[in-house]
Amino acid sequence: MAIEDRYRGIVEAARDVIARRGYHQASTREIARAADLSLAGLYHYVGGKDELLFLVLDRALDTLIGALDAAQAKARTPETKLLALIQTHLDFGFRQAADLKIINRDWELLEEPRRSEIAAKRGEYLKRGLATLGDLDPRGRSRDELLSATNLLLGMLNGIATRPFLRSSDNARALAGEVGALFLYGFLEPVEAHHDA
Amino acid sequence: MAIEDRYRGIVEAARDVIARRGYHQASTREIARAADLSLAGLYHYVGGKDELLFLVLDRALDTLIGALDAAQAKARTPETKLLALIQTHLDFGFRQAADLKIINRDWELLEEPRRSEIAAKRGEYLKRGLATLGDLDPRGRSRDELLSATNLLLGMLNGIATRPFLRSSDNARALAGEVGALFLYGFLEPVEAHHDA
DNA sequence: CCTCCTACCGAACGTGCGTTCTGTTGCGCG
DNA sequence: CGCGCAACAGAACGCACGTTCGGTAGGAGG
Repeated sequence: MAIEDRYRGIVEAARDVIARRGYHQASTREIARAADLSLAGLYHYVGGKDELLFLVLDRALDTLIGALDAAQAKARTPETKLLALIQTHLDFGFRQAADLKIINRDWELLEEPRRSEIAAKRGEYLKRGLATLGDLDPRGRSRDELLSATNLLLGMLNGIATRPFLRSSDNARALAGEVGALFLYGFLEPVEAHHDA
Repeated sequence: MAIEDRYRGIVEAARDVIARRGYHQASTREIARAADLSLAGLYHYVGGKDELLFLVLDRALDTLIGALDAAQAKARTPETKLLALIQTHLDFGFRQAADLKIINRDWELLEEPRRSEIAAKRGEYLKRGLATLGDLDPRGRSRDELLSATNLLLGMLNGIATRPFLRSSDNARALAGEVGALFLYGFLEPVEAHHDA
């Protein structure tokens, strides 16, 4: 059990340093220091810097996808499934800001073949968004249209999740309602008299 | 005149290399090579790497803001002003993909005081978006609400402009219409029977 | 013709990086 | 007790980077 704690500490140290400095500015020396290890000690546990980035991304995406599945499992209607996605994403952006930053900014810096593995996991998340919007679609949008709509939605979410807009978990929840309304009904919708539970 | 061409070539070389590799991976040696200069020759024109990034960002933001102003000058209604913004942004994302990538990804890596100067120019662009949405707002949204809506919109735009969604300038124009409709009327709007000129 | 000055270039300097080599300690197990 | 292996650490290696230094060619001005 202690050894898994060691690994967890290392991954968390890597996450913090990489999020703060960016992958290429984050030195293995600083990560080792943050993990309370010597540089050589760090290399006892991981094979190199690239693997550190991979471990961070892998863990973060698992957490994000797991949270999304858990939140959507309770939802009954397509609307609440969308709201669950938005809420989960924004909440993740608030609580795991470092992870989200790395997911959006640094994942392309991975070397193959780890990059493909992470790309697949990112695709999993995108697929969930696509399915959620597909269930919601009133007219028969093509797969390409749904895909750009999904990217639009995720772009919106990352746009506010990355910047310092989220100030608390409650704030994130409230914002999720606004974002959902805007996405579903548009900016011009005059009042917020929607039909919801 | 030849010397301005030299500078332009240097800035364009820096833009291409930085966009492709990312700022910290882009070496001054590679930029010099792309600009047909020796490393020391490059340093004859610019003071350092940070200044190269600044020159790229400064030029790119001037171009973007100039294009936005030109496009919005012809617009008469708030709706067409918004459409002009969306179209300009997506077109910029297609035609100056390298510039947009650097604007969104690398600007924070600038050192002070150049960082503040670029931040101000970015603020100028955001301000235009804020004003455009303010003119359009049907209910009385607060400045904070308008600001998050602006960030939502720009996040959407960057979400598709950064990824390889734009395949041609015409494609960008068509996509702009879809994005505008989605932002104004929402994802649930059943048909695209909008009232427009 | 000599003198500047601009526009460069080759080579080097110092630094920080990722990684590796060579241990050393201490604990479980026979 | 002693053997071996896991868990580290100190120091170094080699490389790539940003930057600088010392120089040179060539054209303009007197």
